[in-house]
Amino acid sequence: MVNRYQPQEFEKKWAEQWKKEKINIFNPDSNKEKYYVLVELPYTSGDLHIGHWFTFTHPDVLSRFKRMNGFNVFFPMGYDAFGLPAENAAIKRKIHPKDWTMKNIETMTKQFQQMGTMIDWDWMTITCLPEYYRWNQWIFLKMYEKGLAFRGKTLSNWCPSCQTVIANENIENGKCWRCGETVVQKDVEQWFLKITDYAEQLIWDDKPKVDWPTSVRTGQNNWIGKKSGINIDYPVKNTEETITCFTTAPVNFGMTFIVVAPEHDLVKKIISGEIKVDSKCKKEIEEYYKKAQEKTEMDRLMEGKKKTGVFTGLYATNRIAGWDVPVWVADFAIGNVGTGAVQGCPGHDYKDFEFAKKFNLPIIRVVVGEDGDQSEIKESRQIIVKGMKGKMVNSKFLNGLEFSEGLEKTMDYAEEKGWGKRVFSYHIRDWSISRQRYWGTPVPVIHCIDCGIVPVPENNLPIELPYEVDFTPHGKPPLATNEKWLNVKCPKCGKPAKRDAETLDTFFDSAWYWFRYLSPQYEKGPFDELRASRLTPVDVYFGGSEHTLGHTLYARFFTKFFQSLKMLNYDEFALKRIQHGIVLGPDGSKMSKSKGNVINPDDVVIEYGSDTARLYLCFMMPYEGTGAWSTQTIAGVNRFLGRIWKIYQEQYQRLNIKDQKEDERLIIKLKKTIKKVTEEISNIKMNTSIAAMMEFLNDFEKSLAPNPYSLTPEHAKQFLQILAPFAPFMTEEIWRNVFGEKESIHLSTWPKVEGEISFDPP
RNA sequence: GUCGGGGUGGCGAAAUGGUAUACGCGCAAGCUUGAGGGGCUUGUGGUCGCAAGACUGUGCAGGUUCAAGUCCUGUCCCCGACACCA
Repeated sequence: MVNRYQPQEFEKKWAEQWKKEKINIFNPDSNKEKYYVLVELPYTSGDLHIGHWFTFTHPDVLSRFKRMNGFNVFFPMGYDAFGLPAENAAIKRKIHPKDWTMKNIETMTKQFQQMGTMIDWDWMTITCLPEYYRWNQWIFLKMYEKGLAFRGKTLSNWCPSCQTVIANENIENGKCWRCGETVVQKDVEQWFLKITDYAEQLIWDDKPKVDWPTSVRTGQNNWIGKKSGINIDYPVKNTEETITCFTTAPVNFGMTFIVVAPEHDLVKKIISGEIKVDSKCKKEIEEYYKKAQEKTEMDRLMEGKKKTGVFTGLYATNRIAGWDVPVWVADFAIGNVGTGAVQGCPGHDYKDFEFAKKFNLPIIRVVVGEDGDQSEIKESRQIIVKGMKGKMVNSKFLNGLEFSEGLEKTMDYAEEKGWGKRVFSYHIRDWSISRQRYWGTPVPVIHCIDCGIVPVPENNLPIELPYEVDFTPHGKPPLATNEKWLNVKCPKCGKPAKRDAETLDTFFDSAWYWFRYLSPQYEKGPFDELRASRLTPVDVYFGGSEHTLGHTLYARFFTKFFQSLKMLNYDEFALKRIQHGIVLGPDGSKMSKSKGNVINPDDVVIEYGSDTARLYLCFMMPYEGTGAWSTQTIAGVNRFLGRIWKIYQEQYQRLNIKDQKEDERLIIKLKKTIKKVTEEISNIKMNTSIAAMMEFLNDFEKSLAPNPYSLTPEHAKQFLQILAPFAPFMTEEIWRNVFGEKESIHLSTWPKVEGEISFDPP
């Protein structure tokens, strides 16, 4: 009688035993080749859900596989522990954010350990502890020293619910990425990082030296938004003024007006009276300006694409085409996009067309080639000009050229004449890092009335976050409520001064954490540079696609900054990036408590055990995929493990039988399977690895009917080994208790298949 | 609108240009069992046929090739990101 597969009987036992045997201890000084597997550090929300298991299982399988292949695998773990949710939860439940966070870390760690990962928890790094954030402060000061951290007053994205500024990258559809509140514009003085200085370096070229998905590379490039174009100057008649318009496509022969944003200098000068305009126009402009000021950027968008605007009474000269155009103020032009002024070419641009239509401005469509042959127009959209006054010009200037060629020629011509200057424009803006909240890294500067901004001397770090503050939101930064902490002496002149009461964006924390993993207790710098030179870059970085424009971009920025400080000798921190999808609820929609479709890993472990959960998460879909949890498929995967269990219990408990002949075909099949699984795990295709093993099991079972010893124990052990990264508990149980091995299967050597496998088993 | 990724059985999904649908789920029939929502065996793209088999088949329309799910051109649809960006 063979006992059934009951993982609950041995999974706990092995977790304990592995701890005792220290099989998962990472040795940084090993002379084996390094392999660094990194997963984005989870936020300390407190509840570990099945998504975490999904995210971590594939990397764990890869790590175990690499270890069995002789690599010194570093698979560390940490927590992203600062941030608003902790503070909000604390306000709601009247617990201190620190206590809330530390308690969550404890629970989550316990749950994580059930997964049976090979993570060595001794390297755990927690971002809210002074030994970590002290180095945030150190990095900040270095950036300040290099002019990369600066204080600026600008119109910023403000979340009224979080009472803090947030970065562009963290706005989703005009809403705060964390709380979902509509973001408004507010003039705030705050700290920025000059990521724009690194814009060029952050652009991906066509054949990058690291293996990152195209979606990330093009996404980041679009976000950086480098565009080649020209700033063309338009002298405003009867004034000393010039309006400069940026354009990537100077269709000046179709240009019939100019629009300036309400924030444009020209508008300010008109209102101040510096530029004289018709009094009726002036009045309208003043009103329009006032209205625009009341609107947030979001309001402007919300009002849809309804074009509004007022005429200034001024005209500017379009020197390229040789005519004058009226100048309008309209809020579809945005102050900080381009030059804040748009040249209106309604025959070629849909927004310009709408505007021209509404205010009855002429619409000219430029055509190239013979007599306005429409078929020659390649670059522009078709626009209906029916019923509008307008015309088509067959541009002498562009005649006989491809449209894009003609635009190039226009730019050269304008530049030659001194009417414009070729420039590159970028979409990326400087990264706002100030947060008017409590639970974050204090900005290490002191504000002195006499000396201004004084950086905290390096040996005074860390500036510890005080425990006692009033962190309920009331418009004033919470840190400013602790007077004792706030008031200090100026390090320069010794007079009374105040600390900066803001904290750093948590994306700052996560922009370099994988370096800290290398030496979490290191005292001489943010990380041990010698160790970094040996153990980094990261070989594979696993994470979510939501970090394409935020986290991974910042992380690349910081890496390049460290390189500039000569702390590193490379500029891309991860050789490969893989982004996971989402495990949906059994009903096919996103898991949420309110829908009641949440799969709790603890329940799955009770029902099927960790191995089945791991195997299922690897088998259900590719890592990049998004799909629903299936209670039926997981049962099928459980059956697969049960069948293996049964065979090994039945066949290999009695090892004394000789005179049996191995099944040649099965051995070839085994070799093929080993080869396939080896390749598939290397490519992080866990679903097809498992499929290959299932195929083998089918053949194995069939072969047993005529020949109960179709595989020798040696070969049977090989199959167990290739299954081990997926099902670490069951394979260990069989390895040791059926085959009587003394050392863990996870420290055994991955079976090698030499040469070609010629024979095709039927 | 722009940019990225995709459309393959009832479902999740496989296929270095070379037998399309591996593997799993589901379903059907049979066996096992005191019983079974358990275990095992077989079958399972569609149409026609008792059958052997024939035809057809990877969103749609063309093309390249001895050979196309895969390469090329056009087109439709879905998902994701960005977006009054000039």
